Amino acid sequence: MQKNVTIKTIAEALGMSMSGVSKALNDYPDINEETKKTVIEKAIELGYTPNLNARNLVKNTSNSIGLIVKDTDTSYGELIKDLSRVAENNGLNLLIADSDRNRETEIKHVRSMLESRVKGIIIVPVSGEVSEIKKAVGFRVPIIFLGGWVTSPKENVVAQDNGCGTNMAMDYLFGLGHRDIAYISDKVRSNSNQVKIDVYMKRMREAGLEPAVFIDEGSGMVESGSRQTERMLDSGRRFTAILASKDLVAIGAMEEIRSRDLSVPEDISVMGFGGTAMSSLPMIDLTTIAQPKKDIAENLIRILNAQSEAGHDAIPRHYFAKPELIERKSCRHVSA
Amino acid sequence: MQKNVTIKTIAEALGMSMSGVSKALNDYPDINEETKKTVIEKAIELGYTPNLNARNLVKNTSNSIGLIVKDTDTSYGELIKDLSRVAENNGLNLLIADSDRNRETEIKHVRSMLESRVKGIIIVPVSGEVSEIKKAVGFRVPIIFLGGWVTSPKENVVAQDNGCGTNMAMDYLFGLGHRDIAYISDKVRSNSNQVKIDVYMKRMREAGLEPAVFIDEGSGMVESGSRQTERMLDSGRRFTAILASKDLVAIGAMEEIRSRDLSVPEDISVMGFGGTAMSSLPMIDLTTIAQPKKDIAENLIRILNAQSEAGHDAIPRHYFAKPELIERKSCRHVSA
DNA sequence: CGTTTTAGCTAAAACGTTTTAGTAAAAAAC
DNA sequence: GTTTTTTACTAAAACGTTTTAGCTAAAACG
Repeated sequence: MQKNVTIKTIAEALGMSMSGVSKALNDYPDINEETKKTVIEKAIELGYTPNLNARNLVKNTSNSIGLIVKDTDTSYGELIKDLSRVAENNGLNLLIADSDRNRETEIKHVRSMLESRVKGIIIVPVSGEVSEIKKAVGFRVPIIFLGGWVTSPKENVVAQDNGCGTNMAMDYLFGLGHRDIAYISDKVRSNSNQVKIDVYMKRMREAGLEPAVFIDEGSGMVESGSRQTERMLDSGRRFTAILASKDLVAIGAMEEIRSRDLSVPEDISVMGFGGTAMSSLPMIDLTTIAQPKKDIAENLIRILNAQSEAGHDAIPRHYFAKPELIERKSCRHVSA
Repeated sequence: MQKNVTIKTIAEALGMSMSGVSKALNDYPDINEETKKTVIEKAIELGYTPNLNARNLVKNTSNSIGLIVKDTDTSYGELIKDLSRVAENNGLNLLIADSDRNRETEIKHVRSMLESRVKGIIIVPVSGEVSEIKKAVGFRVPIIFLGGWVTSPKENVVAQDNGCGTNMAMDYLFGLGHRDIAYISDKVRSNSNQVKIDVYMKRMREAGLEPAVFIDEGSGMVESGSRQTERMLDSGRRFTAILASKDLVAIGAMEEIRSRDLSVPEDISVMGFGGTAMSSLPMIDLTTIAQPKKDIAENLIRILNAQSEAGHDAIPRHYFAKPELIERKSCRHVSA
């Protein structure tokens, strides 16, 4: 292990002071342009790599943010790519952890990130009860809750605008002539799902139609979709369309429909929420209300930066991203 | 912004020295048990959070490792969950970046991680030509290449044992009575794909059969699968099974087969590689050679730790994980 | 020519830890 | 009752930066 190349190494090689080198590398105005050039050349020659630990320590700043997700495989997990890009553009590193839907692990990750002195924490909480998380964080860094779990106006929240999304879905289905639309859902645990249900019911009633909500008690999403579609098909009422709470639930619904020798979309149209990678697969080809990942990523970083500068008495910020309807092959005009 | 609680704060509150507090918190043997208790209590009371920047600086260590993937959405992206867990168990943080299949971005991330003084870097390189990466890293930290791109024995490599995986697949298909098996692939860019082709050919020839390899020039995997299946179906020879280079390629194949009113697996059996989340969806239900993610994650960290201790003249390490066959519904006995 | 300004540096403190060497008091050994 | 050992600490240096204040020499000014 050869000796680390530090500012001191450069300073000695050039016979100048450490502060001079530091200022040169950081492009201070009170350093001669010639000197800067020399210093930078020497730095490259020696293979100098700044030590951010040291810099962050003295500047009391941070160049990393923490992201804690419930499950790297879900729709919010797909956000990693976009968030990584936005973070990079802002000179930030992404520290990622998976809470595995476990509160204890979640808190452990929060503490560990605080020790690493992250600039802020973005978290898809395991549940809407976040007082423990808040307590662990104290007022050390800003924390942003991602997704529909946290609704308190006192917290920073970024989520998809599910009210808007549901309205888009209903407009679309009504536009295709559907009137017998069922809402199918896995276990309702988050506010986002409740909002979807509420808007669905409202729209149905406004159109003079009887809402029909089928909610599963299980949390396996595909299975929930299948099970509730089964109930729906056996309910006596003839439905022409299904709005599912999530893409995976929609996939379960499609599966059940097809297993009865019915066809999607000929017999029944199916819509999902999420715009996950799976929804785009050929055999699935699901029309869905997609999460605007890029928009969400940008606003997460924006709010984090803002709150970070504002300090701990900052006014909480909220951002609800407008989703996007991706039209594929799982919906069609209701047959006359 | 109230003053940071540091070791000094605790020391002053307790009227003892900073070194005493530090030792107490780190459970040094030369501190009285009573004192330790008092110190720890005070630390909790004051809400002390150790500053890892400072610790890492003085100890010249690191508690984080970098992971750079080509694409968070692919099979190696699904590894994040497992890697995150293993890292946590080893007291390590995961710094994640997405190179977006771009060499320049990749190098940028490498540099940035070095500045953050990661303990080591795990990278799924954009291409097999890694001299630029090696140059950027120098001998500062160990670097492990993940996936089938890098084959040099001079590098640390962790990958799936694709030779073994292909043998498993061929055994399975032969066992089902298939003799007309086609190999279908997207553009061959990595060694892993080449190995699969080689083993496939070898096994076919050993069985006295004519190999049939269909390789696409495009890189969109689903489309490649469809396109080459089309070629296969139009080739004149009647195939009963397809071995696809990746799950997504297999999905493309299934799509094409079904679009011709043929059935999977009744008319043609299809197998993939990857064991991705998508392969388990009901409409797909693909029999596949799955990446042993947990095994890979564990060995990545193990090798990283070993190389980190060994220093830069360590002997390169290689680990090829034995894949696992997941039997689903896309293959069946060849009809007599 | 004496004074002020400016350009271009340097010295030293600070950030929050860990660790090495040392020390005082108490306990044990002889 | 002196010496040795052990216990339980403390003081200070070190890690690699940044930054504040200060300094010198040259330039500009009158």
